[in-house]
Order: sequence, then structure tokens, then C-alpha cells
Amino acid sequence: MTTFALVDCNNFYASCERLFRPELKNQPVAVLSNNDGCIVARSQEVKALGIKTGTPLFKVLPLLRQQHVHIFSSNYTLYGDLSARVMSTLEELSPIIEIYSIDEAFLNLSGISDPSAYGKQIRTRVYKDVGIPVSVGIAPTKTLAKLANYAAKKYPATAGVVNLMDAQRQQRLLAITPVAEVWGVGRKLSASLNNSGITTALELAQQKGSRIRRHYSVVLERTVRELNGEACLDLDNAPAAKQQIVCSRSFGSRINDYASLRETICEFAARAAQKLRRERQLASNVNVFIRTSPFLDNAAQYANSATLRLAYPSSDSGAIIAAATTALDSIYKADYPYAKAGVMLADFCSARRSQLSLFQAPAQTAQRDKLMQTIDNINHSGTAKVWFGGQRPVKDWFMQRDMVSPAYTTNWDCLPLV
DNA sequence: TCTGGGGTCCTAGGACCC
DNA sequence: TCTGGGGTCCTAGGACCC
Repeated sequence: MTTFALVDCNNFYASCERLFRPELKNQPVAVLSNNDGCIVARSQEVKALGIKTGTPLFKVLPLLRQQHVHIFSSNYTLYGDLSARVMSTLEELSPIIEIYSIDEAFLNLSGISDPSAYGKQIRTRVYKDVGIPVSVGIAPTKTLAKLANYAAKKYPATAGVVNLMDAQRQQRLLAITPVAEVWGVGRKLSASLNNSGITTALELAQQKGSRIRRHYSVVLERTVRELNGEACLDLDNAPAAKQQIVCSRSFGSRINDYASLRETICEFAARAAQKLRRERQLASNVNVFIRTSPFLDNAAQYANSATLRLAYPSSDSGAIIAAATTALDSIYKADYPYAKAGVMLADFCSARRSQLSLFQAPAQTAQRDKLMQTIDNINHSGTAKVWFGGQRPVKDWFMQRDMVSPAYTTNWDCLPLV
């Protein structure tokens, strides 16, 4: 039997902000989404105020002010760097690890004689090395490890580590946990399950798999099995190649003219192409979407998207930008206040075994590859220094970030002074 | 006034093949 | 008028995750 551990950072973004502002310890901290739109991370004190993740800032701003909550714009440079530090510490503690998201990872603790003690060590070590508090859930399946981690966070008496290897402990926790907290049960499913009288995780676990499969899906059936200690999900050590790459943003202010929208699409296309090259993949499909704000109900709405197929798979910024602008031209309508747009790349194949084009000489392709590589090398650090003519070179024009903290760990000019 | 961004997996249905 | 059985591939849409 495998022993899974789920290590999850506590209030990750809020903890990152606090790390370099020690005076904010025990103070309420909230972190905002792009454009300072909604709340995406909250310290314990803010959670206690009843503010939910995803709440639009403007709805709770008076309350936050009144409670002296420290508000931060998102600073993904900082979070990404601290995440990498947490993950490399975890890799030293366990040879097999699956990085599941920016703030959590599954570890394989099979063969460790006292997993609970090891869980405590993990906590201590990450806090000492990186300064970020984590919680640890241990169980024979990933779904149960998720649940154990939930309990480690929810119940202070656990001191941040819950070991669910024992079947009776599993039952006790499942019985007091709402079904909505189960990994894979979201809003729609929990509402539907509640209607059928299934309100706790234990009640879900006691369902017959075949019945769940008939009424819901094979996915939920797998969840039921996992809740009963039958491991259906393996630890995924080497992340699979991406199947799509998206670059999209809501705008800090509406875009009303074609020229600006075109520049935005070029910028997204170039960034997506760069991500694609980092993945060492080639894309065949380029999709562009544009839309007005669905929240302005008195204004005329327009949303559309178009997909273009490239003549041959490519990661060439020039080819992808050209396709994206062509797609944009096919859906653009004047006189709408555009609020969001994006570029999606899909239908990938590996750059290592790509199909050559009948109409393009291999030497020419190699030359373009070299050009892209050179551009990536020049742009490697910090803001872009080389770009295509259609892109807008200034990068901060469409995003509102009024309360952003310094890039303490990645920019010499932002080093904290002691 | 102000509502994020980036992903995955599964299913159903249509077009098409022999 | 009747119209098999077995399959693939693609797309759209819906659910979920952080």
C-alpha cells in the first residue's frame, strides 16, 4: 500500500506577503487577483471575517478598511519564486514528488516507519528553510490525503499534521466532513448530492460505485473508491506535456479601438508562443477570443472566438502572431467596449519529431528556430527587450495593480534592507 | 466605477470509415 | 419501404481543480 502525503502551504499568497513584512504577523492580510478585481487569498483573520475567495473587492472594501486589513495586489514573481523554494525543499525530503499546484505537492512516504513524525519534520523543515507554514495530510489515497490536509488546517489541535492511514480514523473524519469538501466534488455536484440526501463525505463513501456511475460519472465513482481507501490515482512524478496554452487578461480599462486590441492580441500571441517554446512543443491551432464585460447589463454585449489552423505545426512567434491577427480580423466588430481577450494554442506535437513542411526549406526553418532562441535568450531576464512590431512594448498599461509588493527575491533593486 | 487566469478530464453527438 | 455492426475522430460543452 502506498502512503501519500499532501503538503499544502497555508494561505500561500498571504504568507508570502507576510514573509517580508514580519510586522504583519497576526494581522489580517488579503491578496487580490489581477486588476485588483477580487480576493484570491486571505489570512486566517480575514477568513474569520466571513470573506469568501472570489469576492469582488468593491463589495467588501468598506469592511476591509474598517477592519484594517492589509490589501496586496497579486505579485506572481514573488509567489512563483517562493513556491520553487518550497518545492525544492520537499524534493530533498522525498525522492518522489508530484507538484500539483503553485502551493501544494503530493509526496510518496511509503516505507517511512512513522509517517506522522515525518509529517512534523516536513513542517518544521519548510518553515525553517523558506519561512512558509505548511499543513500535511497523510493517507493511503490522494483523495483521503486531501481530506486529511483539510482537517490539518481546520482543526488547530492537530498541529498541522493529520495521519489517516488508519481506517477508523478515516471513518470518523468522513462522518463530520461536508461532502462539498471532498476533492472532485464542486458546487454543482454537491448541490445535486445534497438533494439526494448525501450531505457528508461518509454518506458519499457508502454509496454503491455502480449507482454513482450510473447517476453521475466514472469520475465520481473513482472518488467513492478513493474515499474507501482504494487508490485509483497514482502519484504523477513527471508532469505530462501541456495540451493547451492560454494567455488572456481582463483589461484594467475598456479597449474601444481596433489598434489597441490588435496590439493586445499580438502581445498575448507572442507570450503564448514563448511558453510553447519553453515546453519544447509545436502548435497547430491558434484560437483568439474577445468579449465585452458580462457584468454591464445595460450595455450591448458581444463575444466571439475564431480558430485558425496553421499550415504546419510551429512555435514561431511570427507565424503565431500572423494567425492570431487574422483570426482577430475575422471576429472584430467596432464600437464595443472590450473587457477581455485572449489567445489559446492547442493541438501540440513535440518539437523533437515535427513534420517538415513541403513548401519551406529545412534551412529556413532552422534559421527561424535560431532567431526565436536568440530572442528568448535576450528576453530571458526581466522585461522584454526585443519584440515584434505588432506588440505593444510597454507592459504595464492594461493591468491595474495599485498595491503590489516589491519583487523581494528576484530583483536586485528590491532586496529588503535590514 | 470596480467581478482573475490557467488548466484538466469526460461525455454526447455528428461525420465518416469499412 | 425496409436499412447492421463495429469502429475512429473531432468538437462543444460541462464539470472540476488551484
